[in-house]
Amino acid sequence: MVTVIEQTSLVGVAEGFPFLAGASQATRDLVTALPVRQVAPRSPVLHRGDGVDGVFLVVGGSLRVFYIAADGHEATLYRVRPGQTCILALTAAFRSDPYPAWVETEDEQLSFVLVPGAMFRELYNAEPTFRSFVFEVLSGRVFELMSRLEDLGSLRVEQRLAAFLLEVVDSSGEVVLSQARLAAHLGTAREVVFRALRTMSDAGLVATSRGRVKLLDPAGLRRLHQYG
Amino acid sequence: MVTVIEQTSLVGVAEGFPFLAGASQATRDLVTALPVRQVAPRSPVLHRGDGVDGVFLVVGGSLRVFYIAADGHEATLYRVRPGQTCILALTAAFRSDPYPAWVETEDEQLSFVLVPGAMFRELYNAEPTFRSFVFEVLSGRVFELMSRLEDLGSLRVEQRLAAFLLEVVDSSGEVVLSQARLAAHLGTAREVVFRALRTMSDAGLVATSRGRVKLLDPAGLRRLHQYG
DNA sequence: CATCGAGTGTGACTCAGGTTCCAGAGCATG
DNA sequence: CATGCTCTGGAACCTGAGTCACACTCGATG
Repeated sequence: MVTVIEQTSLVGVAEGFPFLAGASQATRDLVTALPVRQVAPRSPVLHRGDGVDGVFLVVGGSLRVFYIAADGHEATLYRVRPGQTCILALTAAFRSDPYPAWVETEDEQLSFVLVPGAMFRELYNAEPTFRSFVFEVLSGRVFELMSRLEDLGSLRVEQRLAAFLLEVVDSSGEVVLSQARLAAHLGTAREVVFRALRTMSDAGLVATSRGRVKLLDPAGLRRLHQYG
Repeated sequence: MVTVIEQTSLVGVAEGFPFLAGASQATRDLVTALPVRQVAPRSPVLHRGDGVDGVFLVVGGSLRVFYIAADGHEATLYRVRPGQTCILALTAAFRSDPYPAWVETEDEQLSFVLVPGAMFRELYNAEPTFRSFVFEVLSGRVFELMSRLEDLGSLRVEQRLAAFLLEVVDSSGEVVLSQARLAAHLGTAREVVFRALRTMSDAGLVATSRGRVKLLDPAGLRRLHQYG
């Protein structure tokens, strides 16, 4: 399931996970001793139904957790960024439930640390800062999923697209994703994304080119998301 | 925000929350000493934006966590049943975030214990069984929200209605909710619920009467949910 | 028993968005 | 430079579901 293409050692784990700063030396040693693993961009990490006894601490790159519907269309449930952890694997670690979604890396190379289930339980029970970290990640995910549910149930595709563009825009103000990829994130069809982008483009909010969307008016997009 | 209409003492908390059995005597005493509070059926408990420094342990009745969209329509995000806890208040207890949704009681009288934020933190840090409980509730909620998101994004209203009816059916095989209430749960319009019920009724899956839906063929409803 | 509110039953209309199909542009490859 | 893939642009169509308007029925209440 996890295609590890390379192993380096303790790079950036301590910096990426602030809870380690407040943890005991023993915990720090334990976690930083774990190998940092790498997965290539755009590669599968987990399939629905997979069992994983471990927790992913994402150091670099990002994960996309998504579903694939019966008719084949897919949609992103949430994304795991550096400093976060993959809740599902974590949950499966405690419950040994089957994994309810697919996970793949996004456009950057992923680097992560895999904390085995046993070690996770130990840390969760012994280390207050780790406990807080777990609580924050889990409850933050609940908040995030709730607001996604609300958006999905009450906003038009164009508004959800605006929100998504703002979420994934890079430092240069661009979103480097094809219309098809955007559609897969939103759970809609490519043609629908095209129409929404044309409307936005006509309104001067974005400029499109092959494989990318330049955000010309982020404030306007934010308004579009909130007030339609 | 919480309209407490009555206070009784330690009824059913120990039975409803198995984690207490494995907890220390001190913890058991602490929790069972908390008053069991009551709220009338169909009453508001929290408004969006409310701050609550505490956690609801639901002993009897149930809570409905929902949003209200800009156009006034509402939809249920999730429901909190006996033995569970209201995650949002719990999260707000740690983060002091504003509360992102509305909460109201459902058709039964609610009885619950309010664990103050400070006591929650103490228990979370000191009591392993409580920790597991919190983890289970939170991660279970994440699973639930993910599958709701998937259903909302890939199923027709009729399929989602079938799933909801199966979720809330009582022991006598009936769902005691008006079409308007069903619509509010699903985030759709009453007329749409009516049409879906007529289709189901024509197919012999349910029988409708004023204010209730009798499930004639639960297996058929399950098939409808899964395969359309 | 008259009245009123809440609930159901229904047709007609509108619209966002999904579907189908195709043209053409950009870009990498042998 | 020819081939082929990916991507964008776009028309035409279909459908699920939200909206509007209204009649009717049930049950509670004065």
